[in-house]
Amino acid sequence: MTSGVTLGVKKEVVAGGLPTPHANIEPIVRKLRQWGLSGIEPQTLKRSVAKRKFYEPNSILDDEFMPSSPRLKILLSGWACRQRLMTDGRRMIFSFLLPGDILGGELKCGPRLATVVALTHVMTIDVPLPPGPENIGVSSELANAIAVAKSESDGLLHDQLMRLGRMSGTESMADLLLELHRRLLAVGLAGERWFPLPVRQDVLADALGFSAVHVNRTLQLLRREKLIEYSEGIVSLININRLVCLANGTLPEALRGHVPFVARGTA
Amino acid sequence: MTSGVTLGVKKEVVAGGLPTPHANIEPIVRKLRQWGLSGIEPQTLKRSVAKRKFYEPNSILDDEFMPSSPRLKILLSGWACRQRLMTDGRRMIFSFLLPGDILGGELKCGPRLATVVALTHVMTIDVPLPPGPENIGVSSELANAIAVAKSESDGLLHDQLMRLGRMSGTESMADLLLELHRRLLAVGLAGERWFPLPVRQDVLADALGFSAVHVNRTLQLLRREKLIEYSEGIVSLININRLVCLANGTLPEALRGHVPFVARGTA
DNA sequence: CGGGGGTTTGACGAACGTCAATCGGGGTGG
DNA sequence: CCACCCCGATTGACGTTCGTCAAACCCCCG
Repeated sequence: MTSGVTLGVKKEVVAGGLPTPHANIEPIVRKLRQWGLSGIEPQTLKRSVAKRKFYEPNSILDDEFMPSSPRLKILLSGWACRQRLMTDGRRMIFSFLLPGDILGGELKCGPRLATVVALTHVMTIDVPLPPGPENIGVSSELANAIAVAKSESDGLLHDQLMRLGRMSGTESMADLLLELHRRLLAVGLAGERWFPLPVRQDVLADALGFSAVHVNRTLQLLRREKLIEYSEGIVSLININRLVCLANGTLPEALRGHVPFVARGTA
Repeated sequence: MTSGVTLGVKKEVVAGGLPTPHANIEPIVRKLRQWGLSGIEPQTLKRSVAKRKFYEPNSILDDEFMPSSPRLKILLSGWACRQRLMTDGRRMIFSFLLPGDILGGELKCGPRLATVVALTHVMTIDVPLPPGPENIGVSSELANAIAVAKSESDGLLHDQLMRLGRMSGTESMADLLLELHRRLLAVGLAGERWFPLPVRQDVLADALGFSAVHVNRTLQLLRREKLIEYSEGIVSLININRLVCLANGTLPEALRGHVPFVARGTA
């Protein structure tokens, strides 16, 4: 733990009944300002932050169905995910939701829905949108920001499809780690060469389409190859260049699991 | 071939230089009318249909970058797909685009883009949207229709993620076939128990994350189990109930590939 | 000292990819 | 009409990847 970032660490518990603000939210608020909330919502935002909500790990964030006043739910701290369960218990994580991400726009229709679930302790705010006609048009700057965010989210979904459909296990893992690093770096929650990974390996498994055991082996392969380090919930990217090549499928040498026999001890 | 539907059949060729309208577009136009084009664009739609465009298989449908006038591109006949290529040639098909689907809203940013490619001969129309401020607000009915279509498309993407991430090969195949049947049935291009499948098996492979060989074996497993029939580009759903159960992961018996030894001849 | 949750490891089998040969139908030139 | 060819579907053989089961391990905590 190298900085003040304590995002989702285990000891980060609700104090008694009043949860402690468990993260540095300044970078996120700054990101929101950049969006277009600047010219339109100066202290509305501050008031929203004052009324922020807290969620326990594994709690569902879909608590309001189409509220009367148009509003924007934003993840301020902690990790969440969009997921769906199959009847036999299998879980698929569609995407990770990181601080600064927008939580709106879920489709909650019928049995083929997507649920937003907290993976760590989570803090959110509700920013009421100006009551324009059809909730758009008043602050076109903001509407544009929402559209951009939505489009980025779509791009991430497509990246996820590439991983699941056409990448090998190591490639998928490398790509996902790079995505998380990039997104966390963008909101000031990661360093140039490391980022916090506050989820268990079976959560990564449900995001990558692996089994938990295979997540473990894949991570160890990346460690053995000196591409990453991983301990205490912190991932260090030792060789980002090779990681990027690996994720692109353009690595000269193929990484081999199951080291045949030798190369285990001093030899 | 039991009806007038000739969607994407091989003999369906461009005549000389003037392509022949190669499908019955009435159901699609009717679907468009239901959307809200009824109250707003009575003969604008007809004029658009008159100026319809044709594309060869494997041609790219992304021919205009953010046109000045807001417009809606709609697939009238034929199959297309959204896809992305990796540098080494691997292809992933994100989604199939069937008659009646909207082609807009692609993200064409940087290297992580999605391309729309024709899989068969394709016919499209461009419906100019009323020039409202920010291209919305004028026909909120139509804007709503677009939003609904977008949300359905998102749901399909999530179904695709379930297939790739958490379903077995047979489950994925059954689920995809059911999705295609349902969507084609909705626009009148399929029967209650059959639908046209005018793509090669390697195209299915790129959509399911399989190899072409494995697509073949999976299809044969479904045929051997008397769940479907498949020939001449037509899929017949013999036992829809069991197919649905299979896609849900709630099948009592597990389908076995690689029939051990017996059960090949008369026994 | 015991216990529980999460990680790591090993062993084994099933699912899936790759390579390569074969088949089958439609088109084409002789 | 027939030999030839090309493309796509099919099949077999074989190796790799990945899931499953189960045990060991590790750390923190009571």
